[in-house]
Amino acid sequence: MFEVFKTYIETRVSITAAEIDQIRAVSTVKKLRKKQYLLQEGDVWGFHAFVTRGCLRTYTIDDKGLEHIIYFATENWWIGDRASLFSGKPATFNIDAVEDAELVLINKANFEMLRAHIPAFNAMIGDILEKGMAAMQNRINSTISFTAEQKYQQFLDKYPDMALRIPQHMIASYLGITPETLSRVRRQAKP
Amino acid sequence: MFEVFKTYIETRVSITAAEIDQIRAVSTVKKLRKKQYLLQEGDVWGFHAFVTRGCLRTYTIDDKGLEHIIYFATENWWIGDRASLFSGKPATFNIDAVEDAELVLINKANFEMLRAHIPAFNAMIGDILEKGMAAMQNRINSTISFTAEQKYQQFLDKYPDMALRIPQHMIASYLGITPETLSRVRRQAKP
DNA sequence: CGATTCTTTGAAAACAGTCAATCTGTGTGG
DNA sequence: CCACACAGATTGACTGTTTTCAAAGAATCG
Repeated sequence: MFEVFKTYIETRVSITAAEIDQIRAVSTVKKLRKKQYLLQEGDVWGFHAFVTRGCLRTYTIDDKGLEHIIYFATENWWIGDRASLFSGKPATFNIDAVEDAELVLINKANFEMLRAHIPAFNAMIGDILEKGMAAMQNRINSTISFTAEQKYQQFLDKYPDMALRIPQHMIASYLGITPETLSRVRRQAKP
Repeated sequence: MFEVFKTYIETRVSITAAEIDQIRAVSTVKKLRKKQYLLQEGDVWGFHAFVTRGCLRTYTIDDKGLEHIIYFATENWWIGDRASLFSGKPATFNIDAVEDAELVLINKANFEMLRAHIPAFNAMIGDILEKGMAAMQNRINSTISFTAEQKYQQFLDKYPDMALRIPQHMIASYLGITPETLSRVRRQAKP
């Protein structure tokens, strides 16, 4: 639904109806079923994607076939392989749907056009990039500083909603621990 | 030295001498001695900083007093607490000099002014942000996916120069392992 | 030098991972 | 609607890695 995206923009910046229409004109809506890929390693990725419903994950697969989740995106989050988008090289990450999902896609050229022509849009994206970098800095800090238990606790604090809707083995993968370890951490933490 | 910064810009985008002068006019040069702070946790940070000489590190200190290094910056790297810069809130990170260093500082307001008035500068910064995000994605991936040995090997591959000039215990801190473990990893890897 | 600071080494303990089995809930097809 | 299959979660026993604590060697710097 484009309306979700519209609301997201309007709550962040002041923007005219004409500008919203400009954005709408270059937006594509896409639906994904659970487990369906948005992007596979090796694809070239040319879009900016905004999640309007459901949940997706960005992840890698290592030599042993194990998945490692870089991040999740639920409603009102952006998702995509920035490296691939930027460089035009094949993606090194996979993205698929954790739940049935709906997205708004804007291709790279149109996205740049919107940034150039709509100052409010540009400012909003700048904010998001900055916030995204800050979030990643914090993520790096917790992965190198915390024990399994601290990591899980922080995840619960930061994303209480996600903790309820995302399977545990995926949370474990996100935290960089095994599902068994997460299960034990949870049992310990309960009483 | 501003000249290093000038060269950096000129190799990345095409820019006029007048524009360079505009940038120079709002740039401040700062020297730091080894171990001197650029920023301490709790300070409010209002600058973008570019390293022209030496080496700095961004790090946190945990409850136990242990340091955890988020990243290093050597010549031709940018450094700063983006979260604090963006939000205006006190920094949650520390930055200090690993080696005697020289920096070019531009305050937030002037930096935004440069981005608004000099398209080439704006494009360059956009590129840097994108690349920075891609690098962070990869960093997250390796911290959650790799063993101590793989992390160290990747560090050597990516930053062979840094491996020579940065003390080992700081590399260990960056990798999220203890100095003892790094020492043992190195011994194993040698023969 | 003498004093830090950094690196290495050893032994024990804590922690997380692996493998395998069981339990639970969900959903699908008969 | 039931039964079965399947994905997910839990548990136990064991293994392996990493940390911790302590001490002893290098290296560096004033």
